Amino acid sequence: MAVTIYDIAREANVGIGTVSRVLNNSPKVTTETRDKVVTVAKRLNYQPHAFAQALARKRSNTLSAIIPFFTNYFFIQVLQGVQETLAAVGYDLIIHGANTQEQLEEYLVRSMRKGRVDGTLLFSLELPDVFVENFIDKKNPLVLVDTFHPLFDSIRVDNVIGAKKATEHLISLGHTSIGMLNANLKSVRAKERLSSFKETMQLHGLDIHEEFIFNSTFTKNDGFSREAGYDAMIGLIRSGAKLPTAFFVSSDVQAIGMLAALRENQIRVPEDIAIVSFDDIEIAKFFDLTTMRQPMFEMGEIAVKKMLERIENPSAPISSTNFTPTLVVRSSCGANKNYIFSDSN
Amino acid sequence: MAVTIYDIAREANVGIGTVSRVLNNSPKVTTETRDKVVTVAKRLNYQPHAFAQALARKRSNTLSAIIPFFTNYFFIQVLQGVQETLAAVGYDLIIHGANTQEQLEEYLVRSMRKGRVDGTLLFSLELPDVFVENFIDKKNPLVLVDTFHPLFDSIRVDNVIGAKKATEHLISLGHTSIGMLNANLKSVRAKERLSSFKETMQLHGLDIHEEFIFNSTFTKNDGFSREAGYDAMIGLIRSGAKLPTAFFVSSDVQAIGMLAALRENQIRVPEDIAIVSFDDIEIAKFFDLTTMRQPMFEMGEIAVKKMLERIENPSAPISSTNFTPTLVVRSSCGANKNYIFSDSN
DNA sequence: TAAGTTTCTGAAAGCCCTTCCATAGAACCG
DNA sequence: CGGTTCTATGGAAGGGCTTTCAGAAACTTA
Repeated sequence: MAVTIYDIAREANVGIGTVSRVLNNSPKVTTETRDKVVTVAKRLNYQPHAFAQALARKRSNTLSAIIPFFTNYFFIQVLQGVQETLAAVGYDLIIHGANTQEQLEEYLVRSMRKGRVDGTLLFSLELPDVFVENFIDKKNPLVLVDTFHPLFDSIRVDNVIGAKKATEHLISLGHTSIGMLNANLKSVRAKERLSSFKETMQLHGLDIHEEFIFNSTFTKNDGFSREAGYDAMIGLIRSGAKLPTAFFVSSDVQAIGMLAALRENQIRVPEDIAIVSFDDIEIAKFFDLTTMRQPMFEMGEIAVKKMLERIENPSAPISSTNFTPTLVVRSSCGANKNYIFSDSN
Repeated sequence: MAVTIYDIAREANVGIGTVSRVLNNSPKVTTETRDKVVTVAKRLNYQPHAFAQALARKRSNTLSAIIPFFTNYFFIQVLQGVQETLAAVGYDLIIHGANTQEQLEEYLVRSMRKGRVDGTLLFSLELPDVFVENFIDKKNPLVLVDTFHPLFDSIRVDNVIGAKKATEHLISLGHTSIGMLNANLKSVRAKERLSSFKETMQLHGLDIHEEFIFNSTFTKNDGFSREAGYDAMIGLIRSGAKLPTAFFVSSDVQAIGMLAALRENQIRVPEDIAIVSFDDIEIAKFFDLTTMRQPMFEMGEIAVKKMLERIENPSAPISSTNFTPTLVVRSSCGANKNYIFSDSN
């Protein structure tokens, strides 16, 4: 029914081995035979059967990506880096959106099915202990992005330096009363950003007002959400407390929610409250947020490259790379009085 | 090396056929034998080899999705519907981000490789003629989302009704001088929205001011971009012309760009200019945009269901379904004076 | 109890490819 | 020109599974 190499072999009067060699550009075929085979293959509109190839080659040229919170802008951009890099080398990408622990585990199991994928990329989710051994035993390449485990390759953003830079930027603008609007401490990112914020404040001899530090109790997206930011800010305003003059916010989406709360209460940004957030997701510029940029596209790119190296050389030493986020100054911090809305940012 | 059904068969003292039957829940196996096999399979931590299964079953349980402009919020949400529906039935999804015509064609070719995928989902891109025949010949299921071809199943949003509803909403608020900020007419969506806008204006006996109709010349994303909206609005303001009191904008992202341009020029929304846009992407609510909601998640869901039906029954009649967008009233249109920022929208 | 059914099982065939091995023939060498 | 080396080639084996087929075993029935 579908045309196979046997059909080509018959029509071209050669053996299937020769057809296969031609199709795989093996050098040991005469030009004459090659032409004959190529011609027939074209005429029959031959398409190789991907699974048969994968089975014979023991290679699927496919990766899977397990990603939490599918609509999250951070992941979308990392994913883009992954996709483009993969496309360039002819790999396919299977996407798994994991919103719960069960889903995560199911997808991990699926990714370990022999042969299905050559490797899996895990984003921002902690690798359950049970799987550690499993992945290692089965020699199933695993690369972690925005999460960490000593036994696997990983790519992360340096939250400590990022939070430090953000805080110091506010300090450099003269702020002394600085709060932090944080995500849920369940998340490692939130934890690291908070402790670095505190250290930086101390380093500069500034008081840490515990009442101005909000760790979200939201569990959805670990509190990295607009709602979390909105709620935290509304709560603070309602409390009637005197507000700090600046906030370090643990993500752009939270800052966006916070912005809405402030607007509703006629509190101006940056005049009354200056804000520096984290991520630089695409829409951060829509809101003129000063924020710590994570090189998302590049992270995806590097993740794929690491994976391909790992597949080539399974016993290479494990590597962990940290990206340093960079400060992107827009108008929410008050540094840039003449900020003009523009696309170059 | 990896454990196969042969290993299980040996250990359990049964034939491979029996192992396969147990693993596939075939009814004709005694409970006793079944238990024996299951026990051994568990003990050996057996994982079926996906490709070998696919090869034997002539089914891959995998779909591919070809999607333009990877970061576009519309697609992200449709994709989520696709992903979740697919996950529920144990299918995998391969993602192809096509930004150019060449990429589109390459991915279409790849999707047609025998066996690779059971079907492909094409989003918002016109199917090149060459492929029409090809897909039909090879009986390779293809479902179109947000695009159309008479020979394939498709799912679309009714742009005509959507634009009509949007325009009539502005009219109902008393506006008589209404402009349209449109995307590039190259795109079918832009074309349909424009002509429906015009018809609706005429229907209500209102003048169409051609000078207030802007068709973007941007090619990136066919002008469905923030930049396109920003540029168009800035251009109009600079021209010094008297502005209409309301605009129908062909997408949320354009409206967001337009909003920035207006803000820079101290033009208030909705007081000076009312806006109704199209899409209701997730961030539309961040900007309080009144907009036409497309049921994106559902579109993804239905697309998958159609695909699965098509796979089951390749000769079923071709179906084309149209979703009617619904008006979501927020504050940009001026209808809702007491609009409170809230998550229920 | 013999014949006829039904149920379960093992093994072979088949899915389509890559790769290894053996061989035929060409090319080379002294 | 016989013997050796090399190259191109055909075909079998193998990858791991599903499914068909035939036979064995268990069960009915008269």
